[in-house]
Amino acid sequence: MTQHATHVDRQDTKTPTTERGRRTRAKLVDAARTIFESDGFIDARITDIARTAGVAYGTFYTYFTSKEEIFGEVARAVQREMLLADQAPVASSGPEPTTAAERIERANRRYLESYQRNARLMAVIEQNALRSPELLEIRREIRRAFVERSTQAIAAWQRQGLADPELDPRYAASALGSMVDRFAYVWLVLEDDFELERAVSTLTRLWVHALGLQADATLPTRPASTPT
Amino acid sequence: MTQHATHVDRQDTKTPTTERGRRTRAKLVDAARTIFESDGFIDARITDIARTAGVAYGTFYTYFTSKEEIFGEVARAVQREMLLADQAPVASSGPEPTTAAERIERANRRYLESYQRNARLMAVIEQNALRSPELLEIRREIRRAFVERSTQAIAAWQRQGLADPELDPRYAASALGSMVDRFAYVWLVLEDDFELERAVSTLTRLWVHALGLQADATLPTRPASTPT
Amino acid sequence: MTQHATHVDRQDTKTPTTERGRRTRAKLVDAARTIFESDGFIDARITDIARTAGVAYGTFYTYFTSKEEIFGEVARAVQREMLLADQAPVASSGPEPTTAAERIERANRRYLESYQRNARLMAVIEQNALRSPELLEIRREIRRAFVERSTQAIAAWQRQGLADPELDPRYAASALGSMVDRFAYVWLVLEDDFELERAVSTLTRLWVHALGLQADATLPTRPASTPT
Amino acid sequence: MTQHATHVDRQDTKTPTTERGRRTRAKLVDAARTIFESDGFIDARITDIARTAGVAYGTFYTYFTSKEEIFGEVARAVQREMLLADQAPVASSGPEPTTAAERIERANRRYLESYQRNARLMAVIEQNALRSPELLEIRREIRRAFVERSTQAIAAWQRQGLADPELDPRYAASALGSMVDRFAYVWLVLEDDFELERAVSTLTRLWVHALGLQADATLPTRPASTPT
DNA sequence: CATGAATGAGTATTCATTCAT
DNA sequence: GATGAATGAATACTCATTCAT
Repeated sequence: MTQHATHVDRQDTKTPTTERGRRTRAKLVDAARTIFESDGFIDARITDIARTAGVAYGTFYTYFTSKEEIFGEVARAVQREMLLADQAPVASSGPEPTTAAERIERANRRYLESYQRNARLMAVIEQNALRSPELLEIRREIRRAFVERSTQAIAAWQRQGLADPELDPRYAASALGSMVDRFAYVWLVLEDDFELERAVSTLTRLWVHALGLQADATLPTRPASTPT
Repeated sequence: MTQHATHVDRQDTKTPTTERGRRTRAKLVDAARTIFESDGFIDARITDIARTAGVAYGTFYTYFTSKEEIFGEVARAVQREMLLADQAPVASSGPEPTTAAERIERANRRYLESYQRNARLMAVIEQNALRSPELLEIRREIRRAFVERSTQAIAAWQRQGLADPELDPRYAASALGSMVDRFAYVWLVLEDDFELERAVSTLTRLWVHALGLQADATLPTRPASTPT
Repeated sequence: MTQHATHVDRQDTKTPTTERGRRTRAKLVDAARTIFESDGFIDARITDIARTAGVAYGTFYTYFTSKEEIFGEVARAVQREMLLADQAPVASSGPEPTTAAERIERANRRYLESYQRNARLMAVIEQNALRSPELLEIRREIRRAFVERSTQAIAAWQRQGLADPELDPRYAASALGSMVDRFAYVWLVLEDDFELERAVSTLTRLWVHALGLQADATLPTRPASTPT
Repeated sequence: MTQHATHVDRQDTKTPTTERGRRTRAKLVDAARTIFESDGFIDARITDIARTAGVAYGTFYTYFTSKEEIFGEVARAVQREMLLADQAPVASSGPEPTTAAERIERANRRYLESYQRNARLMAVIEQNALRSPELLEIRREIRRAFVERSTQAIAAWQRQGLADPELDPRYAASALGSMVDRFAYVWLVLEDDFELERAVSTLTRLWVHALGLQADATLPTRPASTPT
């Protein structure tokens, strides 16, 4: 009988119906990426995102419920790029790798390279991962994808008698992935003084030896990737 | 071994003259630690710190210039604890280690154990490291202390022919330290499902093999520590 | 008995031309009633009305100029129902009343019963009466219709020597109508603890005595109604 | 371990400790009354309240949690005045009443008079009673006080054989109180055309007859008051 | 007629920091 | 030293209304 609470279900992100809407939404996501990259999450203002996207203030709320929401979308996009960078058979890293070591090296190089491109955003994502359950979940998803790949690779090498059978693949994958990810962070975000080539070779050497891989072992299945 | 003491000389910090003042100040730092731990940096309010410390609002500014300043102090305290935990010849970890592997294991175990105690604060420090040059500097100091020790240990092992001479000691120390630190973060902050004993043994195995150490090599000098 | 029809001629209301238009418009009014009932005026959103009606957002403005306008329409509809409930010779209240007391009782009962059905909306109308001159006018119309009828009845009873001749019929009609209306509000909106039968009998007794009516006096003309 | 929700107990109204604080708070309540009276609840802006009180914007929040809270305080104050107006043995209404009728008349007159002084605020309170559980509760308290007094008076008259014993005192008190309150609202807020003296005499006559009181009955105990 | 995207004005609230007592 | 009142800048979000398609 009384009114009190405003119980109306305020709907979430409205998915655009028209082509025009789709374009506007995309412009907003692009703009948000730019703004988050330069200002971080807290200092990023919706006004700036809207202005950068070239739309009116209110238009932002036509597509997003909150700053958190669009941030989540940007975070997911960045991760997807990082993940794809590793898989893509781009010409960037020379000839197709054949040995496990070569595959590991390529993965490490690619991870560091894409981290270089996205360092600022990666830092911002990290800083804000605990801001909300949704963001934390996105953060976890990201890790999961990377770690999963490495875990599979390590397990396969173990079955083939190439890698130390004593290691728990998931623990090892998580640890070694953390090593590369954290190294990148320290290097590119905290700006410690390192250099790409030496970083790649050191990390690769550590990976290979840590797993007990024969340096020249041929790798028949999936390559190891570089988890977060 | 020289630890470049970059303690920025905070002239603004008001040092208490009387004994009473010293106590008040200490109460504030304690309270701040509690508050930062449960609320993070941004959500922590001076009111809460003052109330928890049992002093009036304005009293906070008798001893500190800003929220950042007291946060820096808390961060440094945590760092000191982490560092001491590693060095202390506490009875906690059984007999004095003799081999490199044993020393590495003890360092890893101690790092994970103290991370368990301070996980939330470690996360908060990480998240806010980029907030100001001073905080970034504190963050770097923390790493530096840990990495420096490992670098020395690795270099020594190399000189003794125990460790892979191809590795750049600083790169390797940074990478392996990152591995342990990040593993702890993923485990204790992102709450991934791991278990202490298996974590210690896996991390130790990875360290030892990565460095190419003979598992039974006796370690004459300083033990390896676990960098951030 | 002349009911000064003060229906402000809303030229802005767009009257539908086609049959389909008429249906769409009706759906909107229905939906608006539902929404205003549950959310009140301020919290009601055009989106919700449109969605509930099953039409597109913009369609609302094909038929209505503003939220106030459609609210006025709903208010008028509720008024009409309240008024009709009182007049209708529905079978609901037993045999046709013959004495003044019986007529008063029936009117009171019917008023309370229809108030039960529309309590929430009546409250919303009341709360927003001062929002605009148009709404205030609608609110006044509602009263006027009820008070006018009672005034006529009281005057008639006075001419017939049945009611206290000292009373100003309009003042008395307004006051006694207010009594019933307000009682209903307190009961059904503020949710005070009352019970229908006792309410009807108490209100009727008060009415009858207040007017100085002989309880058994036969009533030749129109029944008293229950003003707002 | 995670932070997510900001669970801190943000305290409610801070009661001023110092004399200065007490003065500032009082200034704010006064100002709020002025502003609510002229602008209603929704259109009242904190800026205006602060400016009228002659303090800085933020000072408002030193003493109040929200606009609702200070509104509740103003509402309570107004009611207290209405309640006191009836009790006070002010010289305003001539000699001390002796009969029940005289007491009822005085109560009615005083209620209408104080309603005249506070009509606008009474309307604003009414309009916003359902805005929050707290305000609703305040609204209910107000009624309760008024109705309680009348209920007691009616019951006493019944025990003394002066009033119709068939009436349920609480129902009758609520109804007759509603009559006066609502009449005042229609007259002073909806601006129907009435006049004070005739209103007082009509309402009194209706009250007296409705209760079946002998017009000249002496009233030994407490006078009837005019509920909301 | 119907649709749904675009617009942008308007404001409550927070809290670190300063200062008068 | 301690206290607690005063300050005010800074911004996310809502939603009625307009309009292009």
